[in-house]
Amino acid sequence: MARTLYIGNLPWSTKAEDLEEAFSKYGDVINARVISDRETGRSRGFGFVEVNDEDVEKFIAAMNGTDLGGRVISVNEAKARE
DNA sequence: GTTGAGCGTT
Repeated sequence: MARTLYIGNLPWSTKAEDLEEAFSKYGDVINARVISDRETGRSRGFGFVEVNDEDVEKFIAAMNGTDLGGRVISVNEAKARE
């Protein structure tokens, strides 16, 4: 029912709510998360956005290579973490 | 007060 998108090349200042806001313009965002370093708490510059299965390709086409927070981001389907 | 390829926590 839901797939996870990998968002790379994010600015250090990007937060989870920034991802959610940006992706919400093109569809429903189930969950958004930015990965930060556990030791330092600083952003690692990439994150994950959980969206509906039917919207995955639409999100990639709409958001991949676009500008977010001053950087051109890369959007791909994330690997399964299991 | 930094950095820049890569795939994350409950």
